[in-house]
Amino acid sequence: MDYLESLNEPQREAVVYNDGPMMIIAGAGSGKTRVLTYKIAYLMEQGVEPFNILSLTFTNKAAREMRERIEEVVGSDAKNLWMGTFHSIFARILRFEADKMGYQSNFTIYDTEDSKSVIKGIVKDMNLDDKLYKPNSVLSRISSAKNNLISWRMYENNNELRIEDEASGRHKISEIYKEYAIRCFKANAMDFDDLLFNTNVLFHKFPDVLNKYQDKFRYVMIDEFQDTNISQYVITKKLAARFQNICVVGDDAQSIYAFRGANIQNILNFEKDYPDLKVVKLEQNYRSSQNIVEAANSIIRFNQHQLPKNVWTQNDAGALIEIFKTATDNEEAKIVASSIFEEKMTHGLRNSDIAILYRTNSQSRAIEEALRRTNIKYKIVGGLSFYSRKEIKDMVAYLRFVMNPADEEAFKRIINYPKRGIGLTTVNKLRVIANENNLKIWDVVSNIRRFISGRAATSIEQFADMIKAFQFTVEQKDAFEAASLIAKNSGMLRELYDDKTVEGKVRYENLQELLNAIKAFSEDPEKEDKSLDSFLQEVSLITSTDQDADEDTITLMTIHMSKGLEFDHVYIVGMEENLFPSQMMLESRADLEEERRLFYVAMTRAKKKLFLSFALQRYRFGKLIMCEPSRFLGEIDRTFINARGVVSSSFSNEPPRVPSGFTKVGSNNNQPTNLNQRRTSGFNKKTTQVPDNFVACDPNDLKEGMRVMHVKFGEGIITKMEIDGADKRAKVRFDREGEKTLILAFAKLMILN
DNA sequence: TTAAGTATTCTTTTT
DNA sequence: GAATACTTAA
Repeated sequence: MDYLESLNEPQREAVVYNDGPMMIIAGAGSGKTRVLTYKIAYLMEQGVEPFNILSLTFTNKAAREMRERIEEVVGSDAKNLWMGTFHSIFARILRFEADKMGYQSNFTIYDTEDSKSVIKGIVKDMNLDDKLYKPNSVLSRISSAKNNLISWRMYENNNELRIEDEASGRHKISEIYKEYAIRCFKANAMDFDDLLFNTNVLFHKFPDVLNKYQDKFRYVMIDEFQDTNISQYVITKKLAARFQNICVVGDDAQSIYAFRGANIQNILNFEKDYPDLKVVKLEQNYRSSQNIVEAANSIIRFNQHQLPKNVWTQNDAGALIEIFKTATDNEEAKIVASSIFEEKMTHGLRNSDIAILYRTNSQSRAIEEALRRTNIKYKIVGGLSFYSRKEIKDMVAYLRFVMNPADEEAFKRIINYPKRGIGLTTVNKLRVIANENNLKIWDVVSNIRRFISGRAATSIEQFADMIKAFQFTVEQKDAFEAASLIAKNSGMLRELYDDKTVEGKVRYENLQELLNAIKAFSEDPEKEDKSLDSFLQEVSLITSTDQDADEDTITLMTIHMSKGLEFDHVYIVGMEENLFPSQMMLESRADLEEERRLFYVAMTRAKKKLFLSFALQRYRFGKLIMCEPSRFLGEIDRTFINARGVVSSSFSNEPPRVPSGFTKVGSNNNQPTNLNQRRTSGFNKKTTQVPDNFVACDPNDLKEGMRVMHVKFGEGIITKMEIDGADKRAKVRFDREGEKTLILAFAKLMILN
């Protein structure tokens, strides 16, 4: 237990106190993850069984990393911990108890796109104005109802909500909510919010079930507590009711998810719920320089509501914050890129020490281009994830539908993809028949001859037979074989194969990659359940944060995604009014305070040096608009800002002195020589790691034992050549990625020796 | 039923 | 400026 020695006093206190409710207020960079890790390890060393500990996080990645770190201390027993995101843990419990709720245990999890599509359908069927009832706003209304544990029945009878909806002219929301709930239930599907909402219903309606889990979870830990919503809070409070061993960790200054229902009151009021609460504050920051810590403190003081705390550090003063004022968004990107180049030269930084943070995803485009021109490798975290690509969602829809034919959203995706002559008219006809006979669409489709005849009926019958065959396959074969067969026989593989455009090939490769992922999943010795079903469950809760392609690259991401991470150098771009703080957040004080916390999070990601930049003009919706510097810039205590940067007492709107917009006075303007020297060939934006001299070879030249390079997977050795029908394949053992089977018609391989 | 062309909305953040 | 929705022609 020598790790206790490595902790400071409050940290140690937080680790060893395990007797009753506890709240750890953990300032930015105060070693929160370490404390949580050791706390769990400590519990286990005290003899607590891992399956009696429930630890909830916000991302799968955080959970995985923490489990690994605990494993380093206590060994493989850590595998038995209940550790994961709220959504994944309670999805697991709901599957187990599904029948009690009237669901089947293989229920589908609808993602936001599915949900919106359901709502769109309802608005249409109810003949409502789709300008007024936009899927986004309706869904967020329903979502916040669920997060506040308001069922559709309660919504119907709630005066306050009715008045609100009438005030905005949307008095039908309550009806839509009801219909939405009914349709999801019929489809044997839950959306993200349902996973939490239904857990609450489960615990409420079945005290014996609650009892069981209360007995099981003797210790309950919640990370990022400031981001929990009411629904999550009530679940954990119920679970911890018996043993009262609830430990929450959070920082009110970093609460940035109110927009999706997070309730900062949870943390502010925790003490009221647990009068004998033990509170520990971690205030020493180990991450950032003094200047950064103090500058961040100076802005967060503008917020009214917060728990009193004093974040301090023993670290050196460090460099001052630099501010760049630039003419346009493109100039901003260029200057950031050349600053990075310069900093790398002078400080010998690796790319991975650097991050560029922005408020909105759309800001990444200009920056990407500048980085590409400067030959700086980068990766974008977040944005469109692998699993949200169209081809992947299509394939997943096939799998979903085979496993759960009630899943209407999946049905809509695949019924006419690839094209099989079953258009909208026909599908609508099917829905009418289903409604009239009170059947599910699949009941109609699978017995189509009973309802209609003619050309459409033939296509539908073929489709139904195909799905039935798939269902049979899934029962007979393992997940990978079944999925491969579905990919092939559905016609999807062929469809993508026939698309000879560059994007088409990428899509084909992505599909192959999905199949590989299924294969890896079904061969993973650590997975207890290797069925296709369980793969799908996992996939639906994967987010873009969860992938890791490690290479030495700069990281680009939104500030939201950056929470919990740290980098030596951080650039925060787009420090402009109406962008950051966002236009939509200026309406209320609470919203503005959340934006300020967001800025606080962004600043405290930096360990050594912080750069802020703003542009005077920027493209938005393809139109050039004028911008003013963000009010947040003016809130930073001047003593921490480099006076060489933007000097004047106000961040005025006057045009920059240098036409290029580069106003970082004092640094010699020797631009890096290779800047703008050449454009990297414009194709294939995302694969920045491909060497310039990459040339795909003729597949016929490949032989066993050759060393080759693949665009995505890197270097490897061909272990086997195979011929499968018309397809030539090569098995390649990659140094980094393990063995993969590649179809040579598409895999781009380069022979290395 | 589908493809191609035109109009429109959108961008705040995500489990 | 992109993604989507809607219109029109074949």
